[in-house]
Amino acid sequence: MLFEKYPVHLTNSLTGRKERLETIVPGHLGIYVCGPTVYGDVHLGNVRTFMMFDLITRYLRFLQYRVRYVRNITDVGHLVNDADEGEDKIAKKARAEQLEPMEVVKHYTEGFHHVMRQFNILPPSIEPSATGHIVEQIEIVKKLLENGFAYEVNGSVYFDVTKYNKDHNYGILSGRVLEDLMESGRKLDAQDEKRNKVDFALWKRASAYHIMRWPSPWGEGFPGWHIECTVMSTKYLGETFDIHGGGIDLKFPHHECEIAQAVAATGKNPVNYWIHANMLTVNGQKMSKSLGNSFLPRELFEGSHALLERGYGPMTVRFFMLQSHYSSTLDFSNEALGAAEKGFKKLSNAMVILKKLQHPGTASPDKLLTETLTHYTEDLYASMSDDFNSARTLAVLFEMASRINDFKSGNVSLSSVDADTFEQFKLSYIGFMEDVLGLKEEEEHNHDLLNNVIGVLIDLRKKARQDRNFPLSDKIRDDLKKMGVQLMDGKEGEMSYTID
RNA sequence: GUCGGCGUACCCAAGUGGUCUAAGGGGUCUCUCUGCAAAAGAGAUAUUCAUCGGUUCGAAUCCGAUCGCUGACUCCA
Repeated sequence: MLFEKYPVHLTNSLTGRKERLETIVPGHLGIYVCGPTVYGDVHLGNVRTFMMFDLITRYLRFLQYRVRYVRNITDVGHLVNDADEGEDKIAKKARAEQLEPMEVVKHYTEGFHHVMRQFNILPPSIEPSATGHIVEQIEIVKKLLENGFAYEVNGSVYFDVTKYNKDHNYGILSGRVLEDLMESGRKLDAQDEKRNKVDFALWKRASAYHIMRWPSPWGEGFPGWHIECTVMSTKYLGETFDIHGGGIDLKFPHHECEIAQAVAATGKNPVNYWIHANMLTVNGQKMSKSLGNSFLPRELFEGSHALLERGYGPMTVRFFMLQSHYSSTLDFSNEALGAAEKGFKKLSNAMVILKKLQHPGTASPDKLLTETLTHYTEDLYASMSDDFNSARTLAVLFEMASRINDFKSGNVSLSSVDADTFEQFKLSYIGFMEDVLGLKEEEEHNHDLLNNVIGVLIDLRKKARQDRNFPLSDKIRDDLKKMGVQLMDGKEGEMSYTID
């Protein structure tokens, strides 16, 4: 198995160390990632997180792990800020737009899926929704009450953090110290039902105007913010599972609370490895809806956002994001996107060339070149197995692309390596590009009609060149270039072209 | 205030104790190929890793201080 040959080492947020990945069931791997809240469009920052976990699961599968990837849809439950006390986001949006809550949920869920497809982010194995697991959520709240880690007040149930912290460590993930949390920040106001301000809601009583509501042993209400992830992760992956991921901004309080709930309910540590993806920033500041600096994917493709000089394709953006490590912040800029576009094109062109290259069969192998080509494969695995270092992986692919171009131009003959070495090289390049990094050719305007029309122009130009009518041949090339079609003359008079 | 992260060439960015006289991409410059372009190839572009001290035989990498930026603590990917 490949995962034995190339063991993965990953940075575990729980310990702060890079650790060797050992799964609970050999060869199988369970991973849970906090999904989107579907009350609005996903922006590019959200996309980054899902793309990074797409990268991670793609690679784990490439290593032949049997992966169960669970990513939820949050369609209820996140409380908004104090000004909108107790009203949940879905319900609020629904009233504002005069829609049924589930109508809002469906609309934005479909939008989310559409965006995921555009970026070539594969769907998870299971995509459970919070509203589909109300029963399980009620069950775990009951369990927490039984175990004495929760208390009921006026139809709402809260988690007793102070009590939990007596025998456990609330702060194990985030490094928070309970005493500090108790002292700082907002004071408990008079009408607050919580015993301590650090306590969090497991179940909230629905007020009269609240649309999304379910019956429970404590009256009509809706689940608290953190409980859905605890329920859905453990339901599908077990009480202890391998990897839990999410954006770094969820580390506290969300993930910390998940751990507390799970430990309090089952007595078991729920997750072996925590992975947190870092933020996408704009001019050094976190991209977020509330800061008003977020781009929608559509605005990015169209270049219709004020901060964008022009549009960029989804694969360019994917390449751009893969060029930095998931644990680093990534700053968005037009300049970086432009550079990414060119870099991606280089890799993409090399892949097109490579797919067409045929080994002649016979060879007089060059020892050094053979070693070099063989080593690339090792480098690719080593890079990805080292904490999913896609930036390093891309660096290797760029070197491979240079070799591919050498073969194409004839600088280096294909017969200087034997057929097996070349096939391995080919498989590695294509495998890591397409299967691991998820980079495919940018959606070309591959209309037969367009291609045929260009073909006619190419024939005309060829004739003009044969007649040494260069003004005409250059005019054809320049005019096409203005429309985004770049013609390239080959050595033997063969033609190729790219369409922007 | 409490708990974190980051600072590497003109830009993006990997590297976190010796293989670093620091990968890769973009840019710029020179050359090759070419009718000319484009693409591709060859070479050049950081004696240096925010600053200052310290540990070490050895530091971009560890420790301390300083400066700058930034995240969480409130909904957030």
